Formats: sequence, C-alpha cells, structure tokens
Amino acid sequence: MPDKTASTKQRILKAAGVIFGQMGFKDATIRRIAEAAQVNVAAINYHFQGKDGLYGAVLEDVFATGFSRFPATGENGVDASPEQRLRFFIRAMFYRLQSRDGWGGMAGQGRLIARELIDPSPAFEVVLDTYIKPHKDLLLDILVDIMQITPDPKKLIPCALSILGQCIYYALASTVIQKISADSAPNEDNLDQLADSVWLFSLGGIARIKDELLAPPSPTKADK
Amino acid sequence: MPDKTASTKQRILKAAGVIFGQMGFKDATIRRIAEAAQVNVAAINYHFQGKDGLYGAVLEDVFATGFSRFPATGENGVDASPEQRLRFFIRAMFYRLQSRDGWGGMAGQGRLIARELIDPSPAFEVVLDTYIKPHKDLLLDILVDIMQITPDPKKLIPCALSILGQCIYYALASTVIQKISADSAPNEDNLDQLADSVWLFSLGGIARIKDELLAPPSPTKADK
DNA sequence: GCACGATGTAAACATATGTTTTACTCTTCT
DNA sequence: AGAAGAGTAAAACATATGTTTACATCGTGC
Repeated sequence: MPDKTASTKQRILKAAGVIFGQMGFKDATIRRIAEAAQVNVAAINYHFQGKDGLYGAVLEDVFATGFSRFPATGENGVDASPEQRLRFFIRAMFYRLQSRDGWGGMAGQGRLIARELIDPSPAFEVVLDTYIKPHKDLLLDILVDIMQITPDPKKLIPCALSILGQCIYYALASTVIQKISADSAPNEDNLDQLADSVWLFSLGGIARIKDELLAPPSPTKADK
Repeated sequence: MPDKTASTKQRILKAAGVIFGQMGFKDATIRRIAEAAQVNVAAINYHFQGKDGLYGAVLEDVFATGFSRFPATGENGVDASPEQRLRFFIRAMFYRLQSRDGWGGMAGQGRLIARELIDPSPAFEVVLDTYIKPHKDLLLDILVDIMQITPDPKKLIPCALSILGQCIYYALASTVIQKISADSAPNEDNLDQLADSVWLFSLGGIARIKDELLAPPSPTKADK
C-alpha cells in the first residue's frame, strides 16, 4: 500500500474518533467527519464500507490504544500488594477514560464508551469479549486477594460493579459534575486525586462487604 | 379544555417517554411516537411546539413523577439514623431509576436520564436546578450526619459522587452488566439486594474517607 | 511508454424526518 | 340554529444524510 493510503485511512479514523466522541453516532455525520479529516465523503465508504463500518473500526481502535497505553496492571504485576494493585487499576481507568493522552478527555472518546454502555452497538460485542470481560476478571482477582477469602462470585460481582461504577460515573457525568461542583469535575490535573479518592472509598467498601460476608447476615429488619 | 385534549396530550407524553427512553432523542422519530400514541404527527407539533418541546416536557414529567413517587426521604425524615436515611436515599434512587413503576425499568426512561448525564439537553438545565442540586445537597447533609464532622465540602463531594456513581452505573450499564454477569443485573426482584449492597459498600467507603480526613494525610509515596 | 489497479473526487440518488399547510370535525356558547 | 374556536387528520415541503455512480488521478510493473 502506498503511504498516502495509510495516511488517509488513519486521518479518517482519528477524526471520526473525535467527532463520534463529541456528538455520538447519530449526530456525527460522515460529511462532518470527512470535513474534519480533509477527505471526500466517498473515501469513508471506500475505506470502511459505510458509516457503521467506520464506527466499528473506531471503537476497536479506541479500546486497543486505550488499553495498550494505560494497562490495568503495572510492571511489577502480582508482586505488589493487592491494595496497590487496585490503586493502579483504578488510576488506569481514570487515565484511560479521561486523560487527554487517553481517550481524549472529557470532550473526547471517553463519552463514546459511556454511550456504548447505555446503547451497545453491534461492534461492541467483540470489544466486550476482548477487553471488558478480562478486565472485569482481573478486578475480581484483585478483590479476592484483598479480602483474603474466596466468596461466592455472586457476592463479589456487586463489589466490582461498585468500583467500576465510580470510575465510569466520573467520566460519563463530567459535564454535569462540572455544573454541580466545578472543583470536583475531573480534569487533567486532579485525576490522581480523584482516583485515590475512589480508591480509598473502595477499600473501605470492600472491607465492609467482607465483614458482612463473614458475619452471620443477621436479618436486620430495618425495612424503612 | 375538553376531556379528549388532555387525553391525547397525555397519551403523547406517555408514549414519547417510552420511545425516547428506548431509542434516545435522535432515533426516536415523531412519527414513531405518533404511531405509538395512536395520534397524528401534527398533533405533536400542535400540543408541544415541535420535537424539542415534546422532549423537554417528557424530561420534566419523568423527573416530576419519579421524585414524587420515590422521594429521597422517608416519612420519619430526620428522625431516623443517618445510616438508615442513606439506605433509604440509595434505595429510592434504585427504584426511581429501575423499577417498572418508576422510570420504566431497564428498557424505559432510566436510560433517558443516563443519556442526559452524558449529553445534557437544553431542557436539562431546569431539571438540574429543580431536582438534581437539592438531591445532591440532601446527600451531603446525610454524609455530614454520618461522619459527625463537617469537613471541607471539597473533600465531601467526591464521597457523594462515589455513592451516586454506583447507583447510576447500575441503571445505565444494565445492558452490559446483563451480558457480563446476568445474576447481578438489576431486575424488579433484586433491587433491594443491590441497593443494600451499594449501601453497605458506601458505609465502608464513608468510614474510610472519614479516617483519612481525621488522620494526618501521611504522604504515602506509593507512586507505582 | 503504457496499461492496470488502487485511490481520490464531484455529483447524483434515494430516503428519512421535522415541520407546515390546509381542510375537516366536534364541542360550546349565545 | 349558527358562529367560533379548539382539536385532529392527510398531504405537501424543505432539508439532511448515507450511499452509489461515474470519472479523474496517481503510482507501479511489464
């Protein structure tokens, strides 16, 4: 392939990521993408077989670069304490979702992932198996190591979801958080602080859930 | 106004809530809504001055009914222990977002709110002031009561966001959660369990954050 | 040198969609 | 009874958008 080819295709991919991230699938027209990429509209169909194909390619590209640039495990890997591994895991999620070097910060592709969570596209299936599920299993392993017990997975999953939920909420709701409390809205400079806040909160939550698992689940009849 | 009028208008509002919730603003065409409501397309423009007007009306209606049917405070109000008030608060969020009697469960209007968090529409501004901000302040009050200290709000907000994030994540990502771990996906029967799981997790998290606030924030230099 | 395939471009096409127009119906008040 | 106005319906309108077609351009191998 000539050089120009890769260049054009890559330019489309890059521009599409931004446009899709900013406006969502429906509002991102191929004409707008073509304009941003300085490319003819037909080129999109030529290289990606239509808008859907382009979107699928963008989604895979976004996840691939995000997870390769911000892996969920540090170099030391399993040697570190499980608490520190969780810290790294959470921090990686924040950077992946929100850093300008990651998924483009609050105006970029992070919101693309958030939209996929709500309305998964057909292209999301493969991403789910390739990235999300292993990512979830990694988190479960960390949780087991922290709790030092191996509880019923059904009891562990909500714990994992609570952690993931915090991370993703910061990314998806950043616009609203900005309006409610500008100081706490994520930006390039406070990601570490926010991630550590989530980390500490989660450590406490994990401990509490573990207590509940060990203690006889006394049926506290505090219904109201 | 005649009876038939209110009926038609109400039918449009109801049908629009479902359609908007299921497919989002862009994919929800007024023709589909008109068909679902058994109404002529022109009636929508007649009663709501266009698609945007209809969407705004739906949004306000959804929040109004949701918060009135599932208020965030119980009848006992401030008399209950702050922990139980938090429990009620979280449970109300789950029911509001996910119950079939609330915002239509996982196929219904709950996702409409999730989408607003990502891409707020103009109509969301008023909802923000009317419902979301007071709701947030209520949560902050509860947190202060639980911690029994009044820390810097800047330290308290992340704590509140962690709690809200868990609740909203369950609602918005229910489709994906279903694919990852069907047992933990929210449904009409396990809302109480999930809400209590989030509640316990949050109590632990709050305690941990409080510890951190009281203790000298020893700069743990665990950067990696 | 030249034909051929890959790549890029401009225009045309078909369709979906929000809105408006126009006419009709039905209730209500005098 | 009749006028008036609100509510409803069908069709027309204007536009935006994904896709396709026909043609131009460029590099490459024979």
